[in-house]
Amino acid sequence: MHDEPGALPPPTQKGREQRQRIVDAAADLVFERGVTEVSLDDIREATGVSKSQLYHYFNNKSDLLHAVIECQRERVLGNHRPTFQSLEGWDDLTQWRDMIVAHQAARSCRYGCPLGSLANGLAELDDVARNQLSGAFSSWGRIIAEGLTRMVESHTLRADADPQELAVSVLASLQGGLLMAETARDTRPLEIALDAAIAHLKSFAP
Amino acid sequence: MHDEPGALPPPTQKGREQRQRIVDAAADLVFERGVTEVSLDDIREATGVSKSQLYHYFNNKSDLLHAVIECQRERVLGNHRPTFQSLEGWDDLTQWRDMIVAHQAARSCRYGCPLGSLANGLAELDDVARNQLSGAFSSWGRIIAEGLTRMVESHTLRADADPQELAVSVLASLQGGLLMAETARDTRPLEIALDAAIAHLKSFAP
DNA sequence: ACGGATGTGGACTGTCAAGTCCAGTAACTT
DNA sequence: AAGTTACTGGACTTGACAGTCCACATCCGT
Repeated sequence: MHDEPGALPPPTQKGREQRQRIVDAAADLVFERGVTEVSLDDIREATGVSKSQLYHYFNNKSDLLHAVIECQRERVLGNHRPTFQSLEGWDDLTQWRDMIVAHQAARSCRYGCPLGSLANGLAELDDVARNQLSGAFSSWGRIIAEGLTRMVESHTLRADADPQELAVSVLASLQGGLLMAETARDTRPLEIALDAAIAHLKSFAP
Repeated sequence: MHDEPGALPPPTQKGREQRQRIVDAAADLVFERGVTEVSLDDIREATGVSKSQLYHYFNNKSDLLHAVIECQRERVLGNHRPTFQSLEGWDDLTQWRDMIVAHQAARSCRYGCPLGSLANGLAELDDVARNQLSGAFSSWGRIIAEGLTRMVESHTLRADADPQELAVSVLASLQGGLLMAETARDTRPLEIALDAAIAHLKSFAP
């Protein structure tokens, strides 16, 4: 078991593509089944790749999981960035809410937040992963906060609204709502949580 | 592997105590290390009990986990019931918030919500457990809602406040806040989430 | 005090997982 | 085309874990 800082740097073009294919498949599996329920053999089978390739591209399982986290971070931030980069008014937020609810409904409320479940599964187990996830949540919060800052600047929100704090509260409601929706197999708790979060934002309308 | 409805009914006094001791220890271990990271041998060692005793009291591991869920449900509801059964005004809620924050701070933000992490770890893995946890969240919500109902009756909250929905939003904020605090090892997100939840309640003050 | 029911100890089995190893094949370079 | 490097296959090792088995102890009624 090596312990080099991170994984090996990606060597050739083809190598980099292969590596990415592995990470993508692993991310899907981990998302659907939970971090602790996915074996390297599962990943090997899903990608049609052999055991030694996994160890060619990653030092060990943790190392691969760290890549998976990075991958999910990109996916999630990529999904939410557009909304908040062009955030103008309340309608955009409502649409965002509806998008999330529809997305969960489409999968019958199975699976929660990719980052949330990773956080729950790894926080007490892998400190590197925990820090990565903490960073991911921070970035996510920052993206939301930037949108809210724009709303402050356009006087859709009062100047005494603190975009950073509000962003955290929105994110917490989202995470909690997703978890409860997953558990109940019903989007209702998610809807309620997001509506409450948006109502709280609206209390800072001028 | 038997599949009888639940576990065997508790036979003698001593037996019941032994069983309870096992469940308690298992609940602690599962809480500290995560559902998927606790083996029956760990539980055996922690209780000084032998393997066959575990199978004497429980049909299999899932069965024991279901007992653990029930145990955590009792613990958590037991912790929160007093607050909401005697809920009078805003001060009680603030105290409740402070209690939770202090509790997490005392353990350096390690571990999240016992029920929340069980839900996250088992929702996609064990449908019986998922239903149990869904029920636990419902009960928890009901307890909160009863407190809020009393606040409506005493005109601390307006009559158009929906205690059930508000309870769910509070619970979601709590769950999300706990998860983010655990991940960041910082109570700040939890504080923000709970403050936002209470602020949202206050928006229903007359 | 004795005999069955109830409870208990710990060795044992089968399965599956992470991680290792090395021989083989493609690809690139000159 | 030869030789070096980059990549690939899959058998193998080691350990852990859920679940089984059976011999032994302890309790209880009578």
